[in-house]
Amino acid sequence: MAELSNLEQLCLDKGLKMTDQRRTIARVISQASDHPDVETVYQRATAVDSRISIATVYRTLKLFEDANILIRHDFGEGRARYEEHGDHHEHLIDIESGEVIEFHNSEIEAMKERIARDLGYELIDHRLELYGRKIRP
Amino acid sequence: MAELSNLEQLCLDKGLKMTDQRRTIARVISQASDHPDVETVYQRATAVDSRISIATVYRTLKLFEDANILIRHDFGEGRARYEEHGDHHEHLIDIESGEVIEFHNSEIEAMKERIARDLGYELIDHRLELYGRKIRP
DNA sequence: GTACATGCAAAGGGTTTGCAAACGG
DNA sequence: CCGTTTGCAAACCCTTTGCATGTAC
Repeated sequence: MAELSNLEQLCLDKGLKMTDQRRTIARVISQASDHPDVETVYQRATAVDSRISIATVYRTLKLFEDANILIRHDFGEGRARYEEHGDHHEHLIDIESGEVIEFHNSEIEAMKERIARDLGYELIDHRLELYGRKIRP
Repeated sequence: MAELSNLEQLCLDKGLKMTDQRRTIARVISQASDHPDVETVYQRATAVDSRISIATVYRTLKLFEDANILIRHDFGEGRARYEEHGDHHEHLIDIESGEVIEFHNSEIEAMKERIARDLGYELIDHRLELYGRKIRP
């Protein structure tokens, strides 16, 4: 039945030791279309396999993040959220529902690079988040 | 001698009760050109008046933030930083020194508004931070 | 086998809070 | 005076860690 999720394949490619816990966590993230926080990942993982502790979730997410398999976000809620490392995009956070909308804008991408360079810096990372309220017609 | 700092004047304008602690914290922030974190504000404040507790610093900074006198930043370091609420600008953080460079770019400002609107949202707030490494010639 | 991964519970860092005492307007 | 503010210490939340046990390769 279960074929390998993208993340599982990536872990194998990187030579990470694949435990049941890591497999489960990888699948949970692979199947998530939202940007779950650690507690949510933990709940979804334990629903599949109860032999997973929150400490392992923290350790595994960090491992995956360091392996460039995941991206950790801090949307200012006091806890981290994760998503699979895919195409680069930015986020608009619905301040009423917490929903996260992804978008991409290449003009802004280019501009960020230029601004950093003009200030004498090499752009290593950046963060662009919009916080908005849905306009009801 | 001491004339009122901008912040002190603002507090009075807003009808906030002015205690010695609040006055001191207001001056510390007014005089800061960096973006101090809570601990730093606390140290600078107690250097002026030792009768100030860290709890009061937290409470006062939050009070000022709610009164729109201060802006709280979360640069992903796990602790908040504050600055006086002045002209709007963005930040470039030197990932090696922690130094914060301010900049403003009206093209990006306009673009953020437009992106949110195109997604069906009213832009309430946003966050744009660049993280870079100084280019040494 | 052996180095690495895990669970548990305790510790950690930043921040908030309950309470009695002190204080501002 | 009376409601607000403060200091203190304990509580909180999210996250990390020490240690003995279990496991992948």
